Amino acid sequence: MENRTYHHGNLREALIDAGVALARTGGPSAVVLRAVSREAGVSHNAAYRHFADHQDLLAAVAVRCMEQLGLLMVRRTAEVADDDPVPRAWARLAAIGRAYVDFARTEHGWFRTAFSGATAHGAKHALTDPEAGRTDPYTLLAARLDELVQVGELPPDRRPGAEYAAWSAVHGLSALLVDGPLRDLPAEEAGFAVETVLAAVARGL
Amino acid sequence: MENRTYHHGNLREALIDAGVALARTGGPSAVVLRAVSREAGVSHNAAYRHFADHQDLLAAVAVRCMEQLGLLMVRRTAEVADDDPVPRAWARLAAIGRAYVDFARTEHGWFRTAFSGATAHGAKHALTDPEAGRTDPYTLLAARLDELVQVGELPPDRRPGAEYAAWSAVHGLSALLVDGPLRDLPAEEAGFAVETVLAAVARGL
DNA sequence: CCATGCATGTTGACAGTGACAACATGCGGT
DNA sequence: ACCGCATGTTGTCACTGTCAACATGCATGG
Repeated sequence: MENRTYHHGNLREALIDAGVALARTGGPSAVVLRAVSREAGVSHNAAYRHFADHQDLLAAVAVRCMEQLGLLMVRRTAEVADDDPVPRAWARLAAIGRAYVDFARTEHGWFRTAFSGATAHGAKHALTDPEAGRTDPYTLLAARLDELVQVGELPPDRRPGAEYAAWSAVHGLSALLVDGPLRDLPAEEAGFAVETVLAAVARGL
Repeated sequence: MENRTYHHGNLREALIDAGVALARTGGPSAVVLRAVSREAGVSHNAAYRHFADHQDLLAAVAVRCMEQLGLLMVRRTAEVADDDPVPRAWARLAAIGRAYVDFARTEHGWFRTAFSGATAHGAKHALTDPEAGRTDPYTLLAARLDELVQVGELPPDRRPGAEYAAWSAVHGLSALLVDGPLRDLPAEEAGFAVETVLAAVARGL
């Protein structure tokens, strides 16, 4: 199940992988059709047999970047060692929030690509596709909020729409820190901003 | 103080204006050097006498877009009719928040341009340049938060960092609604999301 | 077991882009 | 009146996305 002759075989995956690699350091604008093709050892226009468009390729790459984000969130969730259900629920919520902004700051090429708007209308929204929702950030967040309800920390009548509040705050902070006006905040101040936002989210739910 | 002979005169302003016009409908990627030059009735490369780079021009356009956002916030703040200081302070905070996301949704070309990351390191941060901070979104937000403190609704020890929380939530919601995964939320649900986020912010401060 | 079809990959071309270099022009100061 | 230098122009280059026409070889049916 490797690359067989590879001259035929699993291009498309190879192209996406190359795109992901380029996106990591250069962001969405580095995912260039010809560079991706060259990286995959194939000549330009080969990609057109697997993707309709540059946009289409970028969308596939963006999905992968989003998965990377989800994976970090999953990992950080698993690392929470707390046993008491209530503090555990809060700690796990904080963990995914921190994971989100950490991802944005350490892998900001991937982060910008994931939200470059390329994930347009064709991609699998976790709301419709329950299959690949295992690492979908939205689904992961929803699970944490549900846990808070189960544990009795979040009134059920406040549950609807809670993901909007939490997601917006964390995503907004990430965006502002990565390309936005908060870009060149000193590291210490940035850390303070993260903690402040997370605390405000917890209070605001 | 118009365009005089204009053959000489106030190009640069003309270029920025053209860029703003293009950005309005097409976003940052529509701010193309040659299109801008053509629009200004001048031939390509003329812009290089006034801007170092494409990036540099885009940054200038982005500043203008940010000003537009600020202007809407100012306008909406002034429209608040409440007289009692306390509800007034809250209403004005909500007003700038709603203005922010309304701007993102109705002028999403401008919004995306304003936060396209072009405002890089050269631009006037309101934190350093008190002059043009009259319409700077950050400054406007800070004023509302200060008002909340004065009115006794926000404990002074919670004031520091409060802008991070409020700004992040509102900006994140805007970003998610404009290009993000919440892009094609039905209008009704989007409205619900806005109200939910604003309420959470108010609680979370 | 061979021929053929069709998915897959290649070559070549074109318009549009940002950037540079060399050239033209005309206003302002001496 | 002159000339310098800021301002605008022409020409060109490498690079990008995209299309059309062509090549190739694996899987299928006879």
